[in-house]
Amino acid sequence: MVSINDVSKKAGVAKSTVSKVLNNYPFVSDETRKKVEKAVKELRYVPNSVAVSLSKKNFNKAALIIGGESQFQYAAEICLQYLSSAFKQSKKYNMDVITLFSEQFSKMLREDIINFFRAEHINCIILYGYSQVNKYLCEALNSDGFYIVMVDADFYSDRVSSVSINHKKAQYEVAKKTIEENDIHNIILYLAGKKDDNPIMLAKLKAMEELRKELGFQLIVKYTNYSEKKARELVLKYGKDAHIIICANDIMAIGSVFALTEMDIFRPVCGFDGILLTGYTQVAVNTVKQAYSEMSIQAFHELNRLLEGKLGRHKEMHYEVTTIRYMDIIR
Amino acid sequence: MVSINDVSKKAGVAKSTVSKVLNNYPFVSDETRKKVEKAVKELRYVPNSVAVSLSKKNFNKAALIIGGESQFQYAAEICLQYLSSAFKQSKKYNMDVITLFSEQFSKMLREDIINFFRAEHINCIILYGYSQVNKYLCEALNSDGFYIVMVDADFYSDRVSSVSINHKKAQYEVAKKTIEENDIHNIILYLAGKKDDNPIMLAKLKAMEELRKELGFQLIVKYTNYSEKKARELVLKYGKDAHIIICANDIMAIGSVFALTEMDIFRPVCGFDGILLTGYTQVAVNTVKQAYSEMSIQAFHELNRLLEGKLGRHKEMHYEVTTIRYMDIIR
DNA sequence: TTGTACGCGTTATCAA
DNA sequence: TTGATAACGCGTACAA
Repeated sequence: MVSINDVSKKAGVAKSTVSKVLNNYPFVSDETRKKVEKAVKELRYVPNSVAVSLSKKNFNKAALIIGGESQFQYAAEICLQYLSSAFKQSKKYNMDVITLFSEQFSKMLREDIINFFRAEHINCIILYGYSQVNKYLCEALNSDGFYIVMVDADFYSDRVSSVSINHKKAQYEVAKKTIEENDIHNIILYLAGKKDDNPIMLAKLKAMEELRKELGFQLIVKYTNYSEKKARELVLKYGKDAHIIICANDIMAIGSVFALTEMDIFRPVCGFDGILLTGYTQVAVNTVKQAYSEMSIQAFHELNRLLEGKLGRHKEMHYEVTTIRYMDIIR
Repeated sequence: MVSINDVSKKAGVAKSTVSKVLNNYPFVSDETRKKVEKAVKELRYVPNSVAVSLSKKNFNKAALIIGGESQFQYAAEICLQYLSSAFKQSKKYNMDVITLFSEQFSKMLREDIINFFRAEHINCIILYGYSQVNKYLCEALNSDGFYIVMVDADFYSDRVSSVSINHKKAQYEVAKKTIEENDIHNIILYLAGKKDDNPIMLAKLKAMEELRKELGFQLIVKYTNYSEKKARELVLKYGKDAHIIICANDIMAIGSVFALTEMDIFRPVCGFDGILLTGYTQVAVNTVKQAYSEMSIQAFHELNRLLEGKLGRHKEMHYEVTTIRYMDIIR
């Protein structure tokens, strides 16, 4: 391994001088700079990042935590978009990252979780899919001195930022579009997520409530735990009496479409998230397409703001109300 | 940050003694050991991995390279299984990893690629989906002194190991099962991958050829670049005249099923890989289920063998011929 | 059995 | 403008 010593020898200068050239210090003569650059090039020298970290006392390490059940088909697609962006950003910001899945914490207590992060020397967290993350993990994260960015949440404090779309607005728009595209809409079945105080779920519900007041239909709300199977069962049971089915995410929309197919009836269905899997229903489904890659990029940006000492904030991302069709998504 | 010095002070011993206790050296008295352990516990001391790496001159860094077009739905599922296992293993073996997608190298030349790895100080490579990786990348990897494990390939040399199932045997079995489940099978359409010298593709083709000799049907082979769209087109064109459609991977099987649905005819279809997406065709599809997580685990095992100085080898993994149904895969 | 001293590759301070 | 030297946190040969 070629080190800074080799370079300094070859260039005939002190290693501290080499370091200065490499780190763009001022007050280096053009002549020495050139000598050093030549040696660097010839030896193909690249600084050892481990030594740099130690010297700079730069021990930042971020955990990318994926919430929810990543092993399921629909989640994989979103995860991978989050992650592939995140990996690129981690290089850009020269930050060590490890990737974790929130399932791994499901059997751990608060204390265990804190110790785990301490043992890994993690001081930064990017939490993808906050609503899916378990309670103990959230507690642990809030307790200690982490810098946290939550993706798909809308909450901030001194050392916590968040990144998400405006769920309420998006839910309103995609539902309205779906309703307006169809004439009959006296009864609307809305498949919500888990019945708890999750702010995102509440925001979407509020959007539906506003829409109901505005357009005057009958709104039937059912909770599903974001389960495809549960959505399927609910549609088999209540789908016939509804004119439109609106779902809080795409996977429930998919379950709904297949249930309708099985019942041999048609109802317009709309989803939320914009995953490609929706195309495999072979039915055009309205949905809200989120820019997952860009959200991940933004998350790193926010993390670096926090590390620079700036206070946490919420960043709203753009989205697109669109329709997914099988023929558009295959290649 | 609490360092080894803090521990040594608190325990009233030299820091080298602390190090010895932590690294399980012999010849440490029970008394000092206990003193040290107490201090470690009270201070919640955890060794700084950066300093450890520097001190041990342990600069191993592995690149996990995902071949193929990861942004597509079907690939995401496989990728994520590979990766989630890999991340766990990387912690177990205490190895730094970065995750890359082979697309990123598509516009780089051999020299650029080598420089890239050098700049990242990467000396180990785990290559997922070798057949999908571009030529320049393979050349670059072979040229330099990397330790390489290829997942889903069957090739080894001194510093290269590989991990895969027996593709030929698996293709033979799943095809035979599908054929035997159905009476009429005079004409069989086989959708192969890309027409090149990819060994896996050839192995599968050979399996089909053997089966043809054994059972005596007419085998029509078409090449698809593993494209769902292309499979769809081929089935629209040739599907009517075939009695069974056998595909070299699941995504082509999916394209085939939807094409058949559109033509309003039924033909048994079998795939390969065992991805859940297949369930969304709403048709029971025979396929070969691969243990992606375990393959990733094995890959790390092989990598460590190489790092220990052992020679490369091929490791055959198990698989399962199975049927995927929608109701089994949803939750 | 324990402690001293040095090296790992780099950056930063300060004297020259 | 440059160079010597002390950190950074840890492991380890070698001396005690």
